[in-house]
Amino acid sequence: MAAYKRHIDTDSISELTISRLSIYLRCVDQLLEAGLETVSSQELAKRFNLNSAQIRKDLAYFGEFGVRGVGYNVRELRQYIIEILGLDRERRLVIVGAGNLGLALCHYSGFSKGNFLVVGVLDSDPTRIGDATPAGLLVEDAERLPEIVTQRRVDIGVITTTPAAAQAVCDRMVQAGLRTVLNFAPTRVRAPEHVLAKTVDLKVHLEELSFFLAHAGG
Amino acid sequence: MAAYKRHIDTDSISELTISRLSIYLRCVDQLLEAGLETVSSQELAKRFNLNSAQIRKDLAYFGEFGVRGVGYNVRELRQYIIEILGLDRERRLVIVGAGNLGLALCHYSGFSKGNFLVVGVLDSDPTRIGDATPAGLLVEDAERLPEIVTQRRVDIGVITTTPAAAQAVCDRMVQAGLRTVLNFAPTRVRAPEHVLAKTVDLKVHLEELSFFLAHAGG
DNA sequence: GTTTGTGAAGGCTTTCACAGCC
DNA sequence: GGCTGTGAAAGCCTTCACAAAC
Repeated sequence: MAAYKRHIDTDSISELTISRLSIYLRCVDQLLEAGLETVSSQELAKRFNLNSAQIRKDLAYFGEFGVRGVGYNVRELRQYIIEILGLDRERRLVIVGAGNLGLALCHYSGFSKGNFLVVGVLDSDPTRIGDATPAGLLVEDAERLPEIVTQRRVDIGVITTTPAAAQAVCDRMVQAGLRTVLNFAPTRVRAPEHVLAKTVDLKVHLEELSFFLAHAGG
Repeated sequence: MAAYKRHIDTDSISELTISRLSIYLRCVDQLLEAGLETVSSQELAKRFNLNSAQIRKDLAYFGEFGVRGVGYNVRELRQYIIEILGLDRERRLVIVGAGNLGLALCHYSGFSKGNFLVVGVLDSDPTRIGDATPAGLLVEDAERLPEIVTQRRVDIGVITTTPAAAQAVCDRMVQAGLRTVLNFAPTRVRAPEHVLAKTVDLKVHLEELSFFLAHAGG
């Protein structure tokens, strides 16, 4: 019988498991579109180039969602993953840094669909404040971060400033009460232990490909 | 004495090491700006929240760049990392998928500075072909991928299409002779063994933060 | 018969700790 | 004195393989 685990101890679960749950969600979405009702871990693995034992283990941290001899109900599994990841509630983002990347993300569907919602785009450059973003928001003064976080009930801060400004922006986000920060500036940012700050450096992936081109047989 | 290793066996070096080299490059850039001449692995670690033994080990795969009792020369170290990652040569990109993300990336500085150069933005949607991109390129017909790859000596293919189209685009990139592919569509793509195809799903990071918000004490 | 959930094994990565060198 | 480069140890993650369940 399918059942959630009583309690989820976040510390005992690897970040790798969490990021794979996101991947599984994409896979399950595709299976749903294809009209499948049930799927075994083995079939999921074969279709999407994954490991079946790992799928089972990742899911088992959170409950018993499968039926032995049968597999997983696709629609149910999707709902379980959504609840585990907390994607059943709205998550409100504020983007600080209205440069190329910031403006792009604010109307990138990944950031503004499926319960993620951009509720503010801020910048400290006076020449940018007041500009209309492609998504129909106006760029606001970064000084107003604290009030905006409170009034618009922001959950996640997104940093798309220069690397030089990133740490100060992160500090002010923490100060304003945000507990999660996603940093796209190419520099590490530090945050107190109760805050989760992740850095995503898009250039790292390009540089990995460059390494491959430079050294793998040609 | 600083010296490169004779031969780099790509298979024996972890992808994690390579991506950390990119991180080290960002750190070293900051140290250079700050005017430091020499840095020890310990100081690097302290400043940027890294592990000093790991830094030494990562670098040691590629040669002996440090001086015992002193540390690393910052300017030299930067140059070594650049050469290891193959960033001393121009890398030409073609972006397929002229939607929000594709257009954003083509004028995102991370993708168009420091020897990376976007030489084409393609789409299969006739209503988009001929549009001007923010970077001054025109959107071209995705059918022309093979000739563009050859004529403009493209090194890296970037996929910013819908997930449904991603695999077909990847296949055509491989067919056209590309050996490295960076996929931003939220779906796995498969490629032959001699091709390195990396998928970067930006939403995964948001969903990780959502998990943290849902389960870490609040 | 099939497939899940899971202990045990194997493999990989990080960290420690120190010899060797400056 | 200090720091690098590196074998050994510790820790973590993945994969195997099978009992339990359907």
